[in-house]
Amino acid sequence: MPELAEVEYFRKRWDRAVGRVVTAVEIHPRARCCADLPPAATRRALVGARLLRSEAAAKQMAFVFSGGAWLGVHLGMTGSLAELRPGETPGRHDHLVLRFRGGPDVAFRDPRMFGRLRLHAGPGEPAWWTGIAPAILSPAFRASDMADFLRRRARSPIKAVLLMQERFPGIGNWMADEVLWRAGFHPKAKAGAFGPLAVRRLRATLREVCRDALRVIGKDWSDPPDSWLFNHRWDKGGRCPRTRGPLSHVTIGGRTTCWSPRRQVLGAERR
DNA sequence: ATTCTTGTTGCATC
DNA sequence: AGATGCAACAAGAA
Repeated sequence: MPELAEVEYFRKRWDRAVGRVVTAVEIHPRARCCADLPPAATRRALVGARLLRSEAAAKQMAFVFSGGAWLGVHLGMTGSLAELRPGETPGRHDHLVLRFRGGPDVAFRDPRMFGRLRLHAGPGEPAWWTGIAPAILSPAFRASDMADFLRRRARSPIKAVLLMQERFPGIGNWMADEVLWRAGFHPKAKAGAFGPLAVRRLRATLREVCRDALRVIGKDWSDPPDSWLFNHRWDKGGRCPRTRGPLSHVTIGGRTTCWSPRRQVLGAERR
């Protein structure tokens, strides 16, 4: 599930613990997602430490503790962060539980275990955090860098390229489709075919979708309005909210892609 | 029963 | 060498 805005939503679910001190750390040691979370070292770093702040970037989160410990969270496909009710027993998919003095108890939950937790206990900031590409909503996300990237991936369909985290941090399957639909580009358009005008349009639409998603989904998971493709993409017989025409589905780069043939025409990218 | 999945990685192939 | 495509990971939902 989690893309940029969902990650921001889940980050806030643990925020009630900011300022509190960890009293216990429970790790499910055989879960794949905990492979980079050595139980003894994690306890040493976190128990007795205070949660100072949290950040979200791309599809990742960092929880920063006093004493210099960082807990990195990647939600994968089905991961989530939850707060346990007082006295609630963790479920079978709660692979990490943090208990704080005076509450709350919070859990990392992930049935499919595609997510990943990691610990940084040294000085400074971990490379897995500082190495994340510039956020799409930051000024450092420049059109020229984007154009270079598209040129280097010239023969790939634009849909597959938008999913590459090294340049489009936080974009996932539904956001990529939403961007291409709003901008009017065919998902199979070759990345190398994008002209200067199209690159600018793509960049502006990327930023618009990130802003909208953070405002609506990142806030409290409010239902997106029906004017978005989002609400129609999985409906059987769903129709394009702008053209009222039918929506099509096709697999690109191994991912289900939803698009509106009346709106997204090959060739529009050449400008 | 079968097929699907909003993510990422590693490997084979071009 | 770098780009591209695909299976694998695992569990639950439709």
